[in-house]
Amino acid sequence: MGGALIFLDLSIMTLLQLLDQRVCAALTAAGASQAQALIQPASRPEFGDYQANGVMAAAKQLKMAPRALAQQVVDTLDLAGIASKIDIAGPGFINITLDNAFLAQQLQQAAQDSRLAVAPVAAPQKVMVEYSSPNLAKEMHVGHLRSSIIGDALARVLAFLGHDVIRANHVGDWGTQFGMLTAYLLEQQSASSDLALDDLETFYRQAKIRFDEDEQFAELAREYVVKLQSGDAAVLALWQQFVEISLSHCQAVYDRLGVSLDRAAVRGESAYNDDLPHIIDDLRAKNLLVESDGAQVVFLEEFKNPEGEPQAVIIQKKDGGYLYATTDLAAVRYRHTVLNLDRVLYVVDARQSLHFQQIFTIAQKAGYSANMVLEHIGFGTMMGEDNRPFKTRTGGTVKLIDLLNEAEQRAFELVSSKNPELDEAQRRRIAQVVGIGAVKYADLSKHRNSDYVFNWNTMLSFEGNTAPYLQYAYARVASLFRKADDFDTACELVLQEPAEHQLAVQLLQFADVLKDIARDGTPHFLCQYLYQLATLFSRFYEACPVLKSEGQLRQSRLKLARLTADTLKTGLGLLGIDTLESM
RNA sequence: GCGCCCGUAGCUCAGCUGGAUAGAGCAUCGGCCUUCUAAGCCGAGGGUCACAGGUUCGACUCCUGUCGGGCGCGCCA
Repeated sequence: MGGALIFLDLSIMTLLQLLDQRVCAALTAAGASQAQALIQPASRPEFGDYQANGVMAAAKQLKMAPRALAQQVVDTLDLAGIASKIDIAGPGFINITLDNAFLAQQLQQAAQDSRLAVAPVAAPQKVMVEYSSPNLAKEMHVGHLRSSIIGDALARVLAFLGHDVIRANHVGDWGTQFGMLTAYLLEQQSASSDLALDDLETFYRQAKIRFDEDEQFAELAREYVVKLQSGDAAVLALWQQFVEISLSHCQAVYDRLGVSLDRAAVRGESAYNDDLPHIIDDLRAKNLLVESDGAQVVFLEEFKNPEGEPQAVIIQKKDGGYLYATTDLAAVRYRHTVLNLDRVLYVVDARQSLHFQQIFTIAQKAGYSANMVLEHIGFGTMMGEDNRPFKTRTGGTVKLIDLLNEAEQRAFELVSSKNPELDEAQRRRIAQVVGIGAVKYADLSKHRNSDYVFNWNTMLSFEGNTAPYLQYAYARVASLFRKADDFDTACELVLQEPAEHQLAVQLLQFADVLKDIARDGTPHFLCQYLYQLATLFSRFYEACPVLKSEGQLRQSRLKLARLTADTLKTGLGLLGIDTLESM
């Protein structure tokens, strides 16, 4: 019995893993060694906390009556000190109710652990998350929002789980438009209008106008493209200057948004320039590259073009120029051979799905990725309330910074109407956290695959599955600790009421949720989890007096509150969303 | 033409390698504030899971087909 505690330690395995291990052992003992336990949280409260669904399939394999096998499994199932009740139900479900003393013991550990008893992964991976990746020629717009937010949440979750995470901002800092922009920059500087780059959008538009209306300027622009590519020092300096300014615009947006990208994460397309000719040579040497209509292409049998023939992926244009397929291949090779990554997540619009399938296929054939796992984490389009892609009223693209300003302004008006007695600075601070949180949470709480409808009123509501609701829930819990000056963090936990039991189980499921997110790249699991946690806390809070209780019960309930607050704060933090101690 | 994604309550969305009576929120209706933040909680109504077949103990989930919507498919990224 002495070693039993070690195996009950959730800082080594998660709740699900623990139950899975035990049920699998019992299945093996019953003669079904190949069977899966198929443990999952109970689908209904009356079924307990967890259910094992694996018996039915196992019984079929063994040609046994499912309930008879279930009985055998239950007879040998060792959940001593873990479960208080094990039932067989329906055709052969095994329902498990966790023991309150066990739950209390596990929560005790979580309470003493800054990681909330989430065990670091046994085998940490070197994982790159490529996200945001704006084009530096223009200012960031709403099209960059989803990638930035989803990618950041995934990077945070993976890092929290103990992986070695490398954030990659694969910015568009190369291409023909930079010839035009640098030419225009020089023209502006010689005209000494040094404010020109304050507004990149306007700058780009005006450069384009010059390009279209003035053949001499257009000629200069084309000349600059060539000079850029040939490494002309003067033009490169101008280009560098432009890139710096554009990046500082991006950084301002990241800081406002709370996206954990910085200059260290930036490795733009230009970084792969020198390698592109080598990619061409290498693909040719490997007999993957052929010439077609003057261009260098890789034909892939795996994909068909509209004529039903193998799809051609152009690696080099007939004018000798390279495409983003070339750059992406160079990046794959770099990430494998130089960075030696285990896994790369590309958080990029779902419409680029075919592109990535092609890149991954070519990379595999060329030996650029080897065992490195490449995953396209696609996401749908952000829609306006008319169910069309999100645009301004006049049909233009919405600048990201303008969207964030509006979010904070709307949140400020909301907070001011609900809480007029607070001074303006406080209301501004709350509005900042709530406004930005609302925008991010609205995005993260939907499955990334689907297009989602952007709606100010829904996301800023304090009701339902929203950031404001969760932030408020956190503030409510936090308020308890301003009033309870006697909270003893070393106190014992006692779980009596059903609401306490439910809350305890939910708290202990945190690690399993994070694991699922890391596997599937789906931050909305965390949103669902946190919303459920907040709901269960509210029920607990209604049913179980905290400050009005006395002695050990009061201390125990404060501790549950503490754990809830810490989990909410940590969870929201992993989504890149801030909390406030009071609102 | 081919490929990818999608179709679940009036609306916005979940539904985890197939599992029990398909779940939330909003909206609607009805309760609960001399009691720890009512920015809350509890309850009710609301569904042929686009449609038709198939696989099996069991299908929203897997397979085939149909309809409807979005996106992509050689020199932009």
